[in-house]
Amino acid sequence: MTRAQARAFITHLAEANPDARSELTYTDPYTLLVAVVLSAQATDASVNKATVGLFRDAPDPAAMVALGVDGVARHIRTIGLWRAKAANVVALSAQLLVRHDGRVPDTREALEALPGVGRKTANVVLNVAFDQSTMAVDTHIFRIGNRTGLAPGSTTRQVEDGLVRRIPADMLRPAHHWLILHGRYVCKARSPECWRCAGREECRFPDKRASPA
DNA sequence: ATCCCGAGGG
DNA sequence: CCCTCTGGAT
Repeated sequence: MTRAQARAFITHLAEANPDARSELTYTDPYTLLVAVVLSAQATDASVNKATVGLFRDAPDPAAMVALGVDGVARHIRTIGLWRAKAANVVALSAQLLVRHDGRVPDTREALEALPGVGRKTANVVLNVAFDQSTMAVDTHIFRIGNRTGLAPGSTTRQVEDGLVRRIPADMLRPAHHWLILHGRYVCKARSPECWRCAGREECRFPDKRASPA
């Protein structure tokens, strides 16, 4: 995909989904951070379900530390990797208290220094909670970038760099949400619905289909 | 069987 | 680059 084609594709996604941000379950720094940490290798539905009870018991870092690893674990056993995630959420909350006055930092370096927080999570928090023009490459965006040729690459870093080069700067931040929704509902991992995709013509995905199976 | 809005470590 | 952690959904 050329840069002009990328702009057309992204513009179409924006028009198809003008209110993409409303799809987000959490947009404030702390609950968003915790929710994204929990979302690694888990479906968003399972995370959203588990976090209802978790945030009712522990809506802030101090309450989360008080709840403890076992307390957190009880809430998130319905999602995968719960052992490591429970420890990370408590440790991360403790670090917010001692190093950041109980608040979520708004720099990439500080975020990535937190346990369980990597590049993708840091970028989501910066993009959504702090309104910065970062591009978080999750599994959906990685897949879209590679299939369409919008940002081909074998690593998330390459895809991220490709997106930054091809997507106009003023579209970068909201494009994050449009792309994720496109990946969830159209450019799906299992059975992509290519006949609904605006990038169908320029896409180089070998199995693209022109009509429902 | 395969995948999911990854991170950390080898 | 590779692997492991892990349960639920399809």
